[in-house]
Amino acid sequence: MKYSKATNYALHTMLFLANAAPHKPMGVQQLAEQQDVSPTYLSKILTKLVKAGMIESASGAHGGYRLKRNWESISFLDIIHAIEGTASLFDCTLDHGSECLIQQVVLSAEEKMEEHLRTQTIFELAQKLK
Amino acid sequence: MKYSKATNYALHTMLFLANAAPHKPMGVQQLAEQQDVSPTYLSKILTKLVKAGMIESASGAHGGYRLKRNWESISFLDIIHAIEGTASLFDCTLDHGSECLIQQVVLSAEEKMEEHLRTQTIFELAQKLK
DNA sequence: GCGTGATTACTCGGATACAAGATGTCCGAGTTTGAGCGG
DNA sequence: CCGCTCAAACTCGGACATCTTGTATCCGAGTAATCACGC
Repeated sequence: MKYSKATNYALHTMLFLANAAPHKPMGVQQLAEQQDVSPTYLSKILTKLVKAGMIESASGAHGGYRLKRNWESISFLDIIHAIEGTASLFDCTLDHGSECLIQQVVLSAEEKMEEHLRTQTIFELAQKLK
Repeated sequence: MKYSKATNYALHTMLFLANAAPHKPMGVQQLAEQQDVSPTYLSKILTKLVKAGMIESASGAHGGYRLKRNWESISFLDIIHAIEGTASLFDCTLDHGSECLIQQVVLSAEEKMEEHLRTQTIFELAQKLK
């Protein structure tokens, strides 16, 4: 079990955008270079963030991606969920009557992790880098 | 990102063994039937638990798997690590000088989850079922 | 009755097949900016 | 100097190609219990 590289790229891109000028869009090429990914692939990932309402894209010359207004409240969990989906880590495939105790244990552990990720924002991280 | 089915099978098998007579080995076929898996596949998974020292196998007629002496102290985390490996959830692939703040955040979240899984034992769960 | 060998019921491990998801590329289409050109 | 057109620089989205990993099966080999048989 591992987070995908896509999540890695998404988190780093958000941090880059947060450190850059907030209103000028930043081109995919520039973002891709910094992370050593192909621009088309990165664009595919960022599309998910657009659909989740965290960033917006500008077409045409001098286009690119920029943060949306409410970006300061975006948590790590929001970004991770946008890329990985919101399905839980564990599904008990076995049908022993009623509920599965094992599942309950694992899910409550997952909840602990999500709690922590919910409190961490890209905004705070960007402040530390300045 | 999801836990594999193998982890699912491993956890359930440990629970079955904990509820059964502790000294008589239980055959793979019986364990596999209860979970609707092929016996050979399950045996492959259980081999990992054997190598991790949690259970032991008995060859020959009336053979099978049984818990080892210290089984009462085995935590969920032990089992999960035996199957999934102990690698961390997140590796920052980017080499920005020194350490990656993003990685630190995700890893500390992971640590929260592991803390919880470390406190839960199969033994306690088996008690609840009796 | 008792040892000895064959049979049976298992696990073990490697090799292999299959499927799904993550990763990455290609290309055609749409969009905005800006430069060039003619009036 | 103004407005029009056209090219350039972008992003967008879908359709592929590739790679890795999880899932599962097959089969030959080894091992322990049990049964059968001959003495």
